[in-house]
Amino acid sequence: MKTLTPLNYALLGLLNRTPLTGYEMMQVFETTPLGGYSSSPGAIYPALKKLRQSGLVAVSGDGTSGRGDALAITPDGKAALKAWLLAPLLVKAGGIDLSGQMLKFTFTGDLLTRRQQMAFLNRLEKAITRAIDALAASRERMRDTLTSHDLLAVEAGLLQYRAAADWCALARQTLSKGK
Amino acid sequence: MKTLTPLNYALLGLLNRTPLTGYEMMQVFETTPLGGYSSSPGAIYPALKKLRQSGLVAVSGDGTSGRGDALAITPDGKAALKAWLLAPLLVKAGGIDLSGQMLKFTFTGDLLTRRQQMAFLNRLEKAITRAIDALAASRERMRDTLTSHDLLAVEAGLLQYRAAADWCALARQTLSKGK
DNA sequence: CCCCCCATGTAACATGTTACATGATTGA
DNA sequence: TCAATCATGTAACATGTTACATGGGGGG
Repeated sequence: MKTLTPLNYALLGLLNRTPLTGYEMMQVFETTPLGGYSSSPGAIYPALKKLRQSGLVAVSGDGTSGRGDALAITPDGKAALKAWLLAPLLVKAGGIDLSGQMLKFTFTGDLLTRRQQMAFLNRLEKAITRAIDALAASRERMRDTLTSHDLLAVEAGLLQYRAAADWCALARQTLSKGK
Repeated sequence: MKTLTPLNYALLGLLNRTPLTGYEMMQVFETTPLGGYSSSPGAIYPALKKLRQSGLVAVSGDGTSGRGDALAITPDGKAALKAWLLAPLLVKAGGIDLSGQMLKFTFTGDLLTRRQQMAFLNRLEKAITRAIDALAASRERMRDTLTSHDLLAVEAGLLQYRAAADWCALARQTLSKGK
């Protein structure tokens, strides 16, 4: 079982809610703001094939048809999805992939305990705080080599991160209220 | 001359400030938050080769060495960069690429008039406002099919956009003051 | 002299996009 | 029956990543 791509996990997360055909998943990507994944069949069908071959997903019907038949997540698939959700947040150069983290958060609601969801938010908020500090520090370090436009762009990054940090607090509050 | 990738434009934008060697550009991508582009030589050197062949970039020295020699943008390169900056903002499914727009904005400071920079910000802010409306509308349309986690993720998107819209106002203000 | 950094490049691989092909089903 | 939509897939292409190869030059 090779490493899965973000698209693979997005598909797994969808199937973890309810069985769907490949076509229906394409529709979801087309008509909802989900993650920002594309609806190209050239990406989705090969990905589904790989997931089937890895045993993370299986035809949900009696298997006689195979066409027009919805796919369902398997226990292995659920385990893989869960492992992904619990994996440590990796921050690459260029900052945190916020929309990717939002996609992950969406799926935590279906698979993790409330406590684990809270932990996810806490980890995310800490990472964001660190990113803010790093960005502000690098701004000060290079202040004299940066143009005013550069500084504004950095400011935009800071505002994005701060909005994300605020959201973390909001999400935590919403979760604890809805308990 | 084929269509240029975002990385190509990022390189052009850097060279529009000052001549640099490929290696130095790699360093910039490694050590600054610029755009979030990678520093892989396997991406940068082929891209520079293409830019050289298209005549958008040229060796800045006397041309005898070729190695360790900085590259400089040509008039054609400047024109291509300017055209890119002035091109209408295209919004694909999945929303606006905010960090891409920030990269663009950075380069407008070196190449466009103050009036054009303001127009850029205005267009961006309008696009963001439209994106906010679309996202809020889609949230209402699908409210009953969405989980509470889905709703929170949408909320995160809205907060991101609102932060970006705020930034547009801030940037406009900063530009007009620094006039 | 040897190692590390400068500087450029290439090869293999992964991933996704566009565009097309195929056939079944459904409604006018 | 004809068109549209459902449903799946493939082929060609673009793009970028990882990892490696190459060679010059400076400092210990």
